[in-house]
Order: sequence, then structure tokens, then C-alpha cells
Amino acid sequence: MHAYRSHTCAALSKAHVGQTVRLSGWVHRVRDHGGILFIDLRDHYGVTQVLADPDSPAFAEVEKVRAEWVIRIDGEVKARDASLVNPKLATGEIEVFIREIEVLGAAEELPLPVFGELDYPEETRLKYRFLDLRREGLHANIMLRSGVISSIRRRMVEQGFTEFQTPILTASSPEGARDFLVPSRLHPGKFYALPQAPQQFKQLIMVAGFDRYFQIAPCFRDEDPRADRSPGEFYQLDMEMSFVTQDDVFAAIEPVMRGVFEEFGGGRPVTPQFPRIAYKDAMLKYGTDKPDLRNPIEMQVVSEHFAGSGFKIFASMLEKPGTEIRAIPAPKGGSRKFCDRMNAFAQKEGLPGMGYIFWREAPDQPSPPASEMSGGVKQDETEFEYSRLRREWEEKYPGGMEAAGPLAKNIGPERTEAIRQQLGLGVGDAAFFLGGAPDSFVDVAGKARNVIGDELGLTDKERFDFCWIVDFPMFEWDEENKKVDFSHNPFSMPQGGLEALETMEPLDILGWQYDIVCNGVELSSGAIRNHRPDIMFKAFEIAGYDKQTVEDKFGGMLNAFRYGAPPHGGIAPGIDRIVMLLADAENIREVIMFPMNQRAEDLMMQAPSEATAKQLRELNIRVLPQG
RNA sequence: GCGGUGGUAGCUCAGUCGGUUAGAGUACCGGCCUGUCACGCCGGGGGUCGCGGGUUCGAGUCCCGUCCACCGCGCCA
Repeated sequence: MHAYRSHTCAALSKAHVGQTVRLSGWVHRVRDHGGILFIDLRDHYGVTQVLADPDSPAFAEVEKVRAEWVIRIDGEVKARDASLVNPKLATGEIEVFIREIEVLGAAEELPLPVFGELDYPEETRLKYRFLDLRREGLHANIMLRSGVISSIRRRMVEQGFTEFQTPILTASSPEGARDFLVPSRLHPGKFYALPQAPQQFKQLIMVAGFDRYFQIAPCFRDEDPRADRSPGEFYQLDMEMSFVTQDDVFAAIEPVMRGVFEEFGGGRPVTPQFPRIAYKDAMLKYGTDKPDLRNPIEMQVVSEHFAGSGFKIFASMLEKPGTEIRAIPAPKGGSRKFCDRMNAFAQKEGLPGMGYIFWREAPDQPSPPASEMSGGVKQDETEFEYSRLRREWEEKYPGGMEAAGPLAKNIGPERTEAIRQQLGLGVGDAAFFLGGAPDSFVDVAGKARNVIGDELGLTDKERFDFCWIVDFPMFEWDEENKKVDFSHNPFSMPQGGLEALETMEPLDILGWQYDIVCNGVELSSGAIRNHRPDIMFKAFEIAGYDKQTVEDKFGGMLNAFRYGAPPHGGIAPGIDRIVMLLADAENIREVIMFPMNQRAEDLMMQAPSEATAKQLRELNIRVLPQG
């Protein structure tokens, strides 16, 4: 028999009854009844109940084991009585009667229990990551990650992509995030940089004629982390293809993403064909360029209903150029309580507030509360005002519907009704209104849309809703430096090519740039690249970089483009975020085997750490005292 | 760098208005228990209340400072 096991802890069933078997694993749980003792024995594959009683020669030894000891047992497979079968266990129809036991690895008192799915503090979990990884949830997430990556590889290879490795020790990139630097021993005073992405390499691979490249690529950026952004390093499905348009890239990657989410999404529906949403439309309808499409709410422009209206704040706002009033419809949000809560939310987010209207059934008797129907009019002078308003409302809302909220009163019934019809709302619904220069409120509008969708239960959580965000602007106005700058990737091809750059208003030029968004999470950015030096110089000129600067910074790639570069493009979906979505994880550490903490430290390996004097000497490096 | 929340037993947490010897569950140790699968019952050990200072007759609790963790902002082409 094998030294450690004849079967895994998931392998035994009724078919093995009567056999003598050998199992090894961790003691998951001990239940000692004195005269009989049960152990749930666990390995990577599953759990098997093993037991002993005084008839077993090993009984005295078995009584000594504790949680998380590693043991090997020999014993015989017994069927359980029908009443004793454990349906929660794959091996629940059998148990193994222990004849012999060997302790392979004892365990001290645990700093972190493996049994159970309680939450524990990050610090403990990271310091004892090997224990945390034994636990069911995290263990499953890591296996999921592995499955996702091999599925991606298979799908890419099936489509004719080839995986290549690109350098880890490379040159500092002048644009983008902060680099990790690695000192060069052979070149005192010089440094390598870890790649922020294999961007330039993959473009060079296209110039080199390999046509279709991909890589599960490690990327390094020395920036502060977030819950969904690990410190320092992360992985991308980096891919690039030649002789393609934007449509070709979509056609290549969309089935991979959809396939992976269908394969690992646990049956949750996946968008059959990813809709394409222009950046401009996304900002308008969703208040963000990474919309959660599970949320059905779409915002609309309603400026016309407020221009010249009795609601002076918006009316006078609209007299300034570049301002707008936008509405967030909130189906089923028609209660004062909810509306007030959302108004408070907007204020917490730094806006003066968020006006609202909500629609409800009109009371049978024409006696709406003074506070709603008559606005600021005092109680004792309302009688006349009342009946007039009442008549107006009843004419306008024959179904017995009335619009409540201060805004409705201020703009009057016609405008209120026009808004209702535009937004397609009815009794029980509400709408919120934000005004001003869109830049000043879209962020809050986008957040409010999320909160409304969540609170009203409009957002279906059991789905994966994908979309492409396309037509990103090539340039944006950099307020800080008072100049035009690239808004995303400077290496993207502008739509319209050189002619657009030469003739159009820079801020109106769109790029062949695109994002994949799923459930409000930006999974990746990509672009059709600018492979023409002349167009590149022109684009950089618009952003204020002269020819020499471009030569100095991107000489390597530019030089390659001078010797026959194919049109090419690609994208790079983030592996960690894909797995997060599939695992329903809020934190990226839940899908990374050995993550660092919020301060970019590895508490288990004690990284970063000081270098020895010898190491520093070899590298010609002196560490400055901390000031 | 800034803001928010937190730090009490190995672990998860409670601790009232500042007042007796700081508690519970779990883990650990001992005892009982032959059908449990979060086994049960009895008993025991275990504390620099993150750290430093202050107010007070008296501080886990209030004040100041500081450290640590997480979350967010800045940052992330």
C-alpha cells in the first residue's frame, strides 16, 4: 500500500464497503463521545468521517489528536445505517473504522480556526495565510482562479492566439503609474523597471509579425491599493492582434469573456451580446463610464421643462451656458421618506441637494396636506389657493394621481406632467433632479443611481451584465496645467486618423479606445493602436509634446514603426477582477493566494525587508537615513 | 499625504453614566459520555484592555498624543 493513502478524503463510497483503506489528511473536527470518537478527516478533495472505539487498537492514540493535526489512518470502510447518513457530505454514506493511526504533523493551538466560515481580521489572516487557505471559501476561490486562467488559455489558443513571455526586468516607462525600480549591479547607478504592462512589447510582437499574441501577464505599479486593487502587482489577460479593426478585437475577446463567465458563473445569466455604449452616452445615462447595467435606471436630460419655470434655482442655472438639468427616474421610489433619504445622500456627497417629485394616488377628498399641495402658503390663507390647485391637479391627473414634492409645486402641473411622461413614470414612482454643469454632478448622479437601484431592489444581483464602452475622447482639458492632454492611452489611433487631428477641435476627437465593463466593474481597457509615426507625432503635438520629446521617450517603439508596422490593436482584461466577480468577492485579497496588506507588506514573508550591507555594496547603493 | 471606522483572553466579541475581583462564545487543559457530524454535560487555566501621557479619590470607559489594521479620497496613461 502507498505510504500515505490509498484514496483521497473524497473518494470513498458504498462501493468500497468492506475494503481496508489508507487515508491521510487534516483533522477538521473531533467529536469525542468517550466510548466512541469521530474525526472529520479533510484533504484538498473532501472530508471523510473516520471513527474509533475501544475495540480499535489505535483508540488511545486517536484520543490524543487535535484540530489541524495531519494524520494517516488505516481502517476499514463501513456503510452507515440509513439513519446515520450525512447528506451534507459527499462521502456521507460511509465511514472508516480506524485500526491504525500515525501522526504525520502535530499542530499547536491555532491562531486562526480552519473550521467554520467566520470572518477574521485581515492581519491574522495574512500572517497565517497557509491556515486561511485551508478554509473552504478561500480554498475554493483559489481553485476558481486556477480554473479561470486555464479556461482562458484554452479559449485563446483555440482562437489561434499564441502565448509569449515578455521581460520582467525592463525599462522605466515615462508615462503612467509609478514604477517599481530594480537596481542594476552591472551598471552602477542605473535601474531596471518592472513592467506596468507589456504594452510596448506586445506592440513590438505585432511589428515582428506574430499576428496574434496573448499572455497571462504580471503587471507592476507602485501605487496605493484599494479594496479591488492590490498593491504592487496584478495579472492581466494581455492580448494583441494585427490587421484588425475594433470590431475584430471585440469578436475575438467577447466570446472568451462570455465563455468564462458562463463556465464559472454558477448558472448566473451572462449578456449574450455585449451592447456598445458611447462614452458620452454612458456619462449621460449612468453618470459613469463603468455602468452597472443590472440596474435598469437611465437618466435623462430634462432641461427644457425647467427653463423659465417657477423653480428659480434651476431656471437661473440654465441661463448659463453649459448647464443642464438631468433626471434620475426611481421606479417604486415614490415615498417622502425615500426621497428625503436620497436628498440627504446627495448632500453628504457634497451637493446642495437633490430635488424630487413623486407620484401617488390622490386622496379621495380634496384635502392634501398644506405642506405638499400649497408649498410655502400658510395654513390660514390656503382655502382659496387649495381648491384652485385641487382643480388643476384633478384636470391634469384624471387617474387620481398627484405629484408631490416641492419641485412639482414650483414648476406647475403642465411641466410636472411633461416630465412624468418623458420619464415614463406613474403612481408609486419618483424622480430626482440634478442641475448645473454636468461635470459638477455626474459623479454623484452615478452614485445616486447605484444607491437607488440597490435600495429599491431594482438591481438584479444574480446576473453578469456586460457592455463595451466605446468612443472615448482622445483628449481632455487638463485644468491643473491649463492644457490639452491625452485622456486615456496616448498610443491609441484617433478616429479619422491624421485628418481628424489636423482639422478637428482636439476635444471633439474620439479614439479607437474601448473598455469592457461588467456589473459596474471596469474589467479592461484596450485600443486600436497608433502605428504610424506621423500620426503619433501629431497627436503628441496636440498634447504639447514636441518631436524630440516623443523620440526620447518612445524611441524604441517609434523606431520599430518606421520599418513596416501592421495596423494592430488589443485589450487586457484584469484576471483578479474577473475572478472577484465570479467569486462574488468584495476584496481582491479573497482571490489572490498570497496577497500583500494595505501597506504593501507581506506579513508572512516579512517583505519588504532591509538589504544586507553586502547586497547594497554590490549594487552601489546607499540608504539615506529616514527624514 | 488626508478622512472614516476599529484595536479588550490563542480566536470572535460584549463591557451601561467613570465605580466591587474585566465577562461570554470558541479554542486550550482535566473529568464524564458508544452514533456524533457546529455532539453534549461539569470543572480549570488564560488579560500590559494597542502604546505613552493627562484629568480624577477612582479610567477598558473621558482628554491629548502616538502606533497598527481596514475602508475611502488623492494616486492608478
